[in-house]
Amino acid sequence: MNQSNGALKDILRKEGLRYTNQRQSIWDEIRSNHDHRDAEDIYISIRNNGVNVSRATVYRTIDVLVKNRFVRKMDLGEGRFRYEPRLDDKHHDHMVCEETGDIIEYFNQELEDLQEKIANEFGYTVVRHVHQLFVKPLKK
Amino acid sequence: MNQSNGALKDILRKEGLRYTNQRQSIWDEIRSNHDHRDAEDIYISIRNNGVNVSRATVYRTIDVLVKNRFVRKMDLGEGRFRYEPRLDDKHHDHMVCEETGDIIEYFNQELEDLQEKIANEFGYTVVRHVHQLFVKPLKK
DNA sequence: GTTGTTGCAAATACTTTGCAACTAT
DNA sequence: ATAGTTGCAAAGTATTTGCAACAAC
Repeated sequence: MNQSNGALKDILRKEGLRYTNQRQSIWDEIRSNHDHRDAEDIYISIRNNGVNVSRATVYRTIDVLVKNRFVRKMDLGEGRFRYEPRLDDKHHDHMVCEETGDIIEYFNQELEDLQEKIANEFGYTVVRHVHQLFVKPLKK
Repeated sequence: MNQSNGALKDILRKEGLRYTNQRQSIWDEIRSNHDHRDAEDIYISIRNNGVNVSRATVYRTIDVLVKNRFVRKMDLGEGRFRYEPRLDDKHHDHMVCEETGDIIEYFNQELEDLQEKIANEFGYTVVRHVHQLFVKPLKK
């Protein structure tokens, strides 16, 4: 239950960091929707809510949230990172529609198992993986 | 056989571009080894060979090579791109050992099929994909 | 009161671009 | 001759960092 409101204070304490309005606002903003937004989007949204933060603080706070698994940082090859809240912390990968930009989340156990099997064949075990499908709609 | 020497002239002609020493040197350098190097590595190697090129020309030429499938551009989440020659143009994905930095190439048809199946389930077909395994050695 | 945090602006890292000099055709 | 190419330096983009003012404890 790392996503409850009070939990932010817990990780800050654990990290020896102070609880501040900026940190709460940033986590609140990221939590507030499940989109896959970049740092600038998040920064702008917070400011539009009338809260004053700087980009520097957004980046610094996101680092803490990522480290503590409150937020997932992803790289879709766009030259910047996107972030999503890990509200239930269920692993999933992403499918990006190249026509609409829609991002679909999926999870497939068979795929997870197959990845491990492939790594094993080369004498390794998987620590983490990146799996992204860039897709287009099937014609009906 | 897009990798033969003369083929560079062909794609340049096709693109309406001129054949220059710089372009040849850059393609030669990338072709010369199968490493997964970044633009700076490639630039430095060419200069160490005594050929004068600029970074700008390296980047501009790589774009043409990528567009014409002579070179594959990949993003391992390091904040810069790496490039590899597509000498036989066989598709493969990459496994990166987090302990040694080694990059292993692999191909698994089952994985390819499974990806398409997953996309189909959501009403899509796969245009391209990114699959990267970050691994560590299995204990013996 | 002390120590960590913030915002700003400057720095960084990689890549792209404008432009005048240069070169392939 | 002329139109494309090059190298340089400046600009661009996303992110990080130094530091003085400020806020949490």
